[in-house]
Amino acid sequence: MSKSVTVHDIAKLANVSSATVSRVLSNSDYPVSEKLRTRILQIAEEVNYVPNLLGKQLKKNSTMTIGIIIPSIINPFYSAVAFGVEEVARQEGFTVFTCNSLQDPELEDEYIQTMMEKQVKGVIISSITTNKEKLKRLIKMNVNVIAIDQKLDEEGISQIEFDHRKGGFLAAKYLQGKGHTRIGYATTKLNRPSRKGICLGYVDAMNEAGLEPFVEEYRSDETVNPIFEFETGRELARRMMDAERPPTAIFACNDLLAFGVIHELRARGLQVPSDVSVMGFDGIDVGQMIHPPLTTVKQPDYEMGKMACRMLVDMTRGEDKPMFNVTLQPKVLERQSVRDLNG
Amino acid sequence: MSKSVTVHDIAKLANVSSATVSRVLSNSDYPVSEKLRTRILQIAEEVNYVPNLLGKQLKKNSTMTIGIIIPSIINPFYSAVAFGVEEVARQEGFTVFTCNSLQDPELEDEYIQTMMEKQVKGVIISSITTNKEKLKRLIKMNVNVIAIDQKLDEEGISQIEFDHRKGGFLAAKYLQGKGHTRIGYATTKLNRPSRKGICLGYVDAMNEAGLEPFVEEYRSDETVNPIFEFETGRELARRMMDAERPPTAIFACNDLLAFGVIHELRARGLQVPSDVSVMGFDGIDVGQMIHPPLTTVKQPDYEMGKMACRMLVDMTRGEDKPMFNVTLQPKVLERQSVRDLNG
DNA sequence: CTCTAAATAGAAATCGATTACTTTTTTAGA
DNA sequence: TCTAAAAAAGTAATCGATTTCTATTTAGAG
Repeated sequence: MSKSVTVHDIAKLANVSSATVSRVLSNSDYPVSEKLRTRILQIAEEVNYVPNLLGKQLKKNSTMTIGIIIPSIINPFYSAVAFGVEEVARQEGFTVFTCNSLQDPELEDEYIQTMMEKQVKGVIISSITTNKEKLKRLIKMNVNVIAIDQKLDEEGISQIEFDHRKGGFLAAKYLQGKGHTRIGYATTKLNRPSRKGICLGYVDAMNEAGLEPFVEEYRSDETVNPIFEFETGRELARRMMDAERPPTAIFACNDLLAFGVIHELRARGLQVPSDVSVMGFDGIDVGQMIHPPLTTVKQPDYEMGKMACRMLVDMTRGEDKPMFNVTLQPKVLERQSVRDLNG
Repeated sequence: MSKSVTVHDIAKLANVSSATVSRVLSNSDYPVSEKLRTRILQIAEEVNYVPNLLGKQLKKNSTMTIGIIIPSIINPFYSAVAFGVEEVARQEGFTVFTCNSLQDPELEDEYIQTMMEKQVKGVIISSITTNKEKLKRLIKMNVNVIAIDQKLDEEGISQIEFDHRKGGFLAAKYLQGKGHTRIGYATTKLNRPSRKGICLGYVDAMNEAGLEPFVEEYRSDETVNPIFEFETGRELARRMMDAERPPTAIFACNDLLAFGVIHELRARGLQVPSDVSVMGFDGIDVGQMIHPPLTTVKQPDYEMGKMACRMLVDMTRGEDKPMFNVTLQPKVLERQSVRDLNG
């Protein structure tokens, strides 16, 4: 409706050139007399001037916008990451495009394309694509890329890794330390590096202790729905408890799955942890709200988001673009879903 | 680094004018000979042309971008809303700026300002500001605004309301129907219309049944942290159970709070629902993953997000901008946290 | 074989803000 | 008082894509 006010309109009103108006309103260090400055500022205020960033960004070739591409924002883990990203972005004057890739490689590529076209300064991505053509293009276009959660071995991409393998190892060791020998690992499809990592760590620990690994994998492809994870946990618990030698402890590849495991155990009249112990992975907030509070391996989601964004901002500023490669360490959050079988 | 390719570059390579290139690459219906078309398309492909949307958007004065302003994405309720918004946006070719206002009026205003400057086509907002000056400007700037969750009585703003009052009413009625007479209402600070609404509905139902309302309010101002809600629930449960006549059922103003209530009850050796019944509000996914599965009032979060975005897109398209005003209805999700005291 | 209309292509203006460049004014030092 | 330099203001080009306007070509009608 009300056609928006431009620097030219203000220039006309103030009887000055648009250059001068721009200099004042964009806080340029080009000198403008105090007299004109106040006049322009006052007029801008009066006419409710709102700068059109498209013009500015086009000219300056810089947008103060970043993108985050994650599987799904309803997954508590990723929403914590996104929250961390957004927090730092806000402090630094950036705005964030949030993209849910739904674990669909095509969608992921589409979003990368959109981010390029919208001229974002950087992208934080938890990628599941194996074909990295689009990503390479992104880097060629001089967009800073930071891979989180999922490792992405690619020239020019900084990484914030998480040591999944050590996490899996620590969890299994923790359970062993509590006297468990028959420890099952319940996992969704082992098709992503992160998941394989956890599993590998678990197997390491079992082998090291001379125990037999017991991995139950849910083979159908995942969706993006938390309830699906929950149901998967139930199904896997069912299978494990129906096995010849059911485990005394079940380690789940993520907390939501662990919720499902606990649910199923209870449905069978088994108490957690007195009858069967359960351990999760991720350390989402709700883990401490359920009963029993879930013992789990903490993956610093929120901090990861903050760090990723911080790195991105730094890269944006620096003339030379250093590559980072951070590996975050897992930590066992000891709560009450694991029974100590010792003495 | 590699300076990006423009229509002009392609024009030079193809020995045509940039006008022709633009016509081809933007799928204009202006006729271009098949010969040139294929040549241009081929060259664009070869040089990895990526259109700079800033230029396009500046010229066309239209961005295909919308913003969503919510208190916090880590709140499962809002992340479901955001997910719904993003889903429809994606289908319609829009990209979404996600903004966490942290319930801070100043931050909210800042984000509104940024959205204006970035020339978004629409904003979906769960506003907590009482001062609506910035919002009014937004509307004047011809940006479509849809208020969700929190009512926002303002000229020119479409609303997706939720009948909180009826929700509160239904919950209390449900508990009454199960034979409860001493029903407590645990709530965070009653400073927002939505919360007042639920409380009012609860009081209505209690009065209607000739029962005495028992509202316990947590007065300190809320943060944005789910754990805070949980702790608040614990504290309120503590107070209620320490009262002279403790309730047989506690109705909580949201699910996270209900989790805290359940936790505290259990800590006191009370069983839910056999000793005390608990009911939540919102219907977030994890409610069905805890034990006992939480009986609650469903507020259609995801659907609300989808609907909001759908409305926004429609408004963007339509020449005349109709105002909508939808009120979504609550529904009791009957699960297992409420005991039937009848017979 | 004309003549009008449609098809096709290009030149240049445009969107809004910034900035390189030019011009004018002021200031300071000699 | 004069001059060089700094300050202040303006003109016009620029960012990349689109589009209006103009020019040319082609096609079809008579």
